[in-house]
Amino acid sequence: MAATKESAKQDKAPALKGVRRSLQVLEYIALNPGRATDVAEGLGVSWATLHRTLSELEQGGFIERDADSNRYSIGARMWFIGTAYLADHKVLEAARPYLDDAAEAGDYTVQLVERSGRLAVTLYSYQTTGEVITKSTYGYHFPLHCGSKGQVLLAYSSEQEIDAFLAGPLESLTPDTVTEAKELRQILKEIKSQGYGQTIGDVQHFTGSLSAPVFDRAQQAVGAVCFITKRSAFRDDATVERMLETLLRTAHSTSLALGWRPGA
Amino acid sequence: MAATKESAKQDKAPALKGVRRSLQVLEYIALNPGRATDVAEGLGVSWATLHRTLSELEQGGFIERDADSNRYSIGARMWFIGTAYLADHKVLEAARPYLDDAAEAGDYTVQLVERSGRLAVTLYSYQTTGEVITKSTYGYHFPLHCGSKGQVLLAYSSEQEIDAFLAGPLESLTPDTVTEAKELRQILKEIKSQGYGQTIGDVQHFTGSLSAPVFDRAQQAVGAVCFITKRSAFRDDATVERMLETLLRTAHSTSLALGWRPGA
DNA sequence: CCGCTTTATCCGATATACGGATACGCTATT
DNA sequence: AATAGCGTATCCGTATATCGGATAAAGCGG
Repeated sequence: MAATKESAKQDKAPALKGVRRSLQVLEYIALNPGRATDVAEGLGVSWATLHRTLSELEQGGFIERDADSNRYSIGARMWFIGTAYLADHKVLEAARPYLDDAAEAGDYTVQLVERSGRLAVTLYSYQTTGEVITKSTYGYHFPLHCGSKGQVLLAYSSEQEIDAFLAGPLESLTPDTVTEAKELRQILKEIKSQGYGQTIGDVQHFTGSLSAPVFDRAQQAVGAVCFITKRSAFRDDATVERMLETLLRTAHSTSLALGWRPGA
Repeated sequence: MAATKESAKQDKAPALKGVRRSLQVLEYIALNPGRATDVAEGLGVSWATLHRTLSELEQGGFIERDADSNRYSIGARMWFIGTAYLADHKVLEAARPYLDDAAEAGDYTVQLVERSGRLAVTLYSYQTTGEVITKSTYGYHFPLHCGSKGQVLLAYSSEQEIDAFLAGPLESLTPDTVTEAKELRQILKEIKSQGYGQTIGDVQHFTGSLSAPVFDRAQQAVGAVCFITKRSAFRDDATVERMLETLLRTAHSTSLALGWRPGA
């Protein structure tokens, strides 16, 4: 079946084809950096076309190619442009002071995440010494069904968004990752009823996390605060209790700062 | 003069026009978010064309538009893609442990920066409580002639890169910013001779910074470590001395970790 | 040394994006 | 309140820039 174009699911309107493709390429490379052929195959684009696109992107500094292996990866200019996103980010701005406080207070990694497509992306991450997260702070994002942060973001999405997400592929990061749609729905329900989420070992074997949603003026969940720490810490109820309290306070304060008021 | 095309300075080869434009638009918006017309004018692109581009970018989530003011800004998806740059960044990876140590040790903001075009972009920033940087950690970058970090990066560039940079416009961020090419060359020379840079109040009135270059295996300066603190701290020689020592050690260790060996 | 995979470049046909012109909507102004 | 003016949205014919098959070159492994 080589490269049949069953992948032509590009929304609706065929406009600005080149632009769309180039951005698809960028995202593809962000997710799996690699050789040109792989990208071409992965996206179902003819080689000649892709080659032109890559050349253009490279000479602009948007992607970089390793001279030896011919492997492509995201370039510095994309980082530069991307960071502009944070420069004026309301939620982050509102949350920062509380996040900083929380980070001071405890022995766990503090993150602020928001949803982008099928992923939970990290906007802020402060890890106390003892480094729990393996990958470089940023640049590592997880699907929504993995980890309490993703699940919280998902739980407070609309029904149809949840359906859409669960209809997609649900990968497994560890043996403990929940990949059953039905089971996930149950988890989401619990999250909404108790106001926070908790998972252990479903992203990395040796860590667990607690997450709580952040709301804006329009009662919309716009992000989540997440505390991550080593698995063993979850054995001690008192510790968990303390973390949870700080977590909820942090999320609550942030929501208030965003103009949210209690009462649905 | 409406929209004469005197701005057609797009490098050399007219290829993948649409793609190039769309990325120019992204970068333009990253630098100055704003209304569609401004972008069109700033880039010298016809309105209709730009409108199409913006629509495409927006519906892909690469830019966001504020419904009320119709102002555009960088979207979450760009942040997502951009962060992929850090995920596998050799210099950052090598530097991180030393940066963390340095951040623990002193009462100043620790940054790792590298050059991208005419700007010094921040890869890592750790600010101790007492927040000295005004803007959100990332998302705020400065031209190379401002601040010790930029100057250090520039100092260790090739002669022709320096020439090229100095030929461009040199804005002034504060009254203390040096914008005279001649004076800057002198500063660069000093930096190279003493191995580090220092500036006070040329980026923000109330802060100063010290920076030192990081080299890789090929004796190439690939970044700079920068310590930033409040202006008053620079009055005390002992403090500065201590900072400087830590700074040089941090940069040195990082260079070693990258395979650099003393001896030019 | 030779095949095989990956990368680079050509070139003509055609669909695609360009941009002038026109229409709409909103805010500021008198 | 009515109007002027600016910013935004959309239309459509034309020219041109882009597509992709094919071919050539370059690496890589056996």
